[in-house]
Amino acid sequence: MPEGPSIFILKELLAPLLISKKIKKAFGNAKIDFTQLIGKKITAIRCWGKQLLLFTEDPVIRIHLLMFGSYSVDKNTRPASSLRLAIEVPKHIVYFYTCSVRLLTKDAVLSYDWQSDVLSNEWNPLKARKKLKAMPKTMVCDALLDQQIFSGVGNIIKNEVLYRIKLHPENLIKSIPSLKLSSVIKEARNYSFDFLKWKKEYSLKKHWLAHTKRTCLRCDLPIIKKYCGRTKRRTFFCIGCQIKYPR
DNA sequence: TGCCATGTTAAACT
DNA sequence: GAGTTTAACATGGC
Repeated sequence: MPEGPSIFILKELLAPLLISKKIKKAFGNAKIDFTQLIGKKITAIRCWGKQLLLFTEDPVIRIHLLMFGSYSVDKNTRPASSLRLAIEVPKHIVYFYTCSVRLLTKDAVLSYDWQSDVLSNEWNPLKARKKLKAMPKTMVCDALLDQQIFSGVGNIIKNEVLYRIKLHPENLIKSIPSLKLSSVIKEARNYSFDFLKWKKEYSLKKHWLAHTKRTCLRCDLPIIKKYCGRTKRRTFFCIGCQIKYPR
């Protein structure tokens, strides 16, 4: 479920149901003070990478679906033990399951670096480049998962981006030629929008070229599966066409 | 049935 | 104190 584009879709789903509505009830087993939410008007809904942010005057509700989180509108579809937060407003109730829920101050949330969100209008590729240059010894597979640089990019996007631009996941940032590094940054955003489009069409998996694949469509060699980098996340790549530069 | 995975955090180590 | 490793969380698909 939860890479950045999936949360973007969730934001679009919830915005018309919740914005400008007053919270009538809030309950669940999240470790938060539910009483703080009662009577508060939801003023805006935003996402920052994989975080869904429901704004009231204060606090802001931060929901992160982690690996297994889910949600439901108007129907409580899961056992109470997995219900972290339910928010009831006039006419609608939204349920969030097996997720991380925290209440943050509006100031804390507004101080996020909104220019690092790959789906945002404020996305700033030059800033991403500067952050990358500051970590020369980091592998590109780890850098792509760094939410402070590419907020919203997850493991699928990582694998697909590297395959598309023909770059080996274990390249160190300092070893990647300038033009290729530009491709990393550009494709992180570009693929995220493709992910968003295909997710909306329920056709995401169909478009995977490397993730979970066994054979390279370009050179017919086997796709390698390896737990790469500091993050040791599942990485699929072709050693035939994804370039490894000398360290 | 058991294993694995679109993620993050914090504790426990070296 | 730093950097690294492990555990915890917990659901659904194969």
